[in-house]
Amino acid sequence: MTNYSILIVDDEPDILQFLTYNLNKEGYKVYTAQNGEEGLKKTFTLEPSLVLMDVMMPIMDGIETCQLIRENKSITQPIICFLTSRGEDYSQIAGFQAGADDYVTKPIRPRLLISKVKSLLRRYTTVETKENSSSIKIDRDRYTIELKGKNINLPKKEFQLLDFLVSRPGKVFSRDQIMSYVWGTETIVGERTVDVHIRKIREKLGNDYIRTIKGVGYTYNEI
Amino acid sequence: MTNYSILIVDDEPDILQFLTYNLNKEGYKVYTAQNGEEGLKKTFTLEPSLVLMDVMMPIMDGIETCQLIRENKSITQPIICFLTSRGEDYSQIAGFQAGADDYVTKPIRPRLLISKVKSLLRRYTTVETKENSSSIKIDRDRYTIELKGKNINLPKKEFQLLDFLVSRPGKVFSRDQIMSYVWGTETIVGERTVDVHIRKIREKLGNDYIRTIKGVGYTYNEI
DNA sequence: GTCTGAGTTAAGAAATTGTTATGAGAAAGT
DNA sequence: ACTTTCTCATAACAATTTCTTAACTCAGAC
Repeated sequence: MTNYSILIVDDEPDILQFLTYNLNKEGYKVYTAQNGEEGLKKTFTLEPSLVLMDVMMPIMDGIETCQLIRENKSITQPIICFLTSRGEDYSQIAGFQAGADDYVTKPIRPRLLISKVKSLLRRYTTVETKENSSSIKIDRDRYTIELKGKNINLPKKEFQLLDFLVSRPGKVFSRDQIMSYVWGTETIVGERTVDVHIRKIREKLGNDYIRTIKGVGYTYNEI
Repeated sequence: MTNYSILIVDDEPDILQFLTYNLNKEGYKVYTAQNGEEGLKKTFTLEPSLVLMDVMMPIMDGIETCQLIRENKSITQPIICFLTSRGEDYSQIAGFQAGADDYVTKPIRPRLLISKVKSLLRRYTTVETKENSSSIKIDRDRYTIELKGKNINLPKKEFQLLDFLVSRPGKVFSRDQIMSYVWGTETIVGERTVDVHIRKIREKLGNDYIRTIKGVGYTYNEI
């Protein structure tokens, strides 16, 4: 299903096993480590998409491990999510400063964790293009788009629309489909509204990315 | 790895060697001085991030050295941590009055010292910017901010808010996230309150540092 | 030429954020 | 204990950005 890999770092074998089981069930490839040092090594060699890490650990704590991961510029930076005990206020502060992306508080509820993991992994969509190395990268966390290394800011509606098209490059979406995704089925907007937004997106990205299929709809172009 | 430098000031060569060895092993750049006078000179010329200093020393004791370091406004102030013998209660009080940040009691346990050093160095966040040399430095101990060499005083709420944003430059934080960090999840404040604080911070720092992402939140700008 | 669907533009509405003033309350100074 | 100063939250209003609509233009099909 997915080809995301997750590294879990915790000193309690029970938790490792529990999380491994639950995340495996969802189709993720799971690696484990029992302390910060081991976690650091495995992050560098396995380059997981996501690191779930306990804050309190022997040998090297989560905060430090996180800092060292962030300092290594030669790997693809994973998303880092801490496992903290409720009330560990300080760890949350230090955690963000160390470069963490999010937190889950123990005790861990499987359903909640999985939905958080999913949303964390969903944050970026990168569409690589075939020949040249121009790729588009969508960051749902910041509502920004990175195109050929440049960052482009899009207003919300334009962002959602582009995000929808990019979700299936090459697939043609009708205006109705676009409208029901971006505006929902409740609110109804005029016919030309979609066109205007398409125009504004083209204005910012260039004309080559969204192609019109007459009488059908629009598609994100695989250049 | 890290580029922190530490100056150790002690009149006992054994201790200097012992501490140098242990801190070197952790990747810190270590300098040494054998008395207060030498320590003061080296602090001014080397501008270390952290000064570990014995209280009892010939020629010039730690307290006096510390005061003189704190009086020199033209250097980047180091973190100062005293090494005291157990039971020297008086020197701790005097040390804090002189401007020390922390103390470690002898005999020194290496692991404990290292974790203390790490946590002391973690208190400061320096965000270096890319091209020009304008950097922001946040001192959580004194609630001050150093920007382009100028020191700026911020009230508590403004400080916490800026500190939060700076913790992940470029990351966009929603008003909800900001509120739960600065005000906690208990107290609820109006929607516009965050905006007003942002305005006040901009008033003091300039408009270029905090960027608004409409419909999403605010971010500390990597200039 | 006419028709149809899409592109374009501008203008006003709606949503969101910026700014200022005010008073309550906390902190600091005397 | 008193006054003064600073901080903070809020409301009201201004400014800005974003969204939607309508009217008009353009291109290709018939």
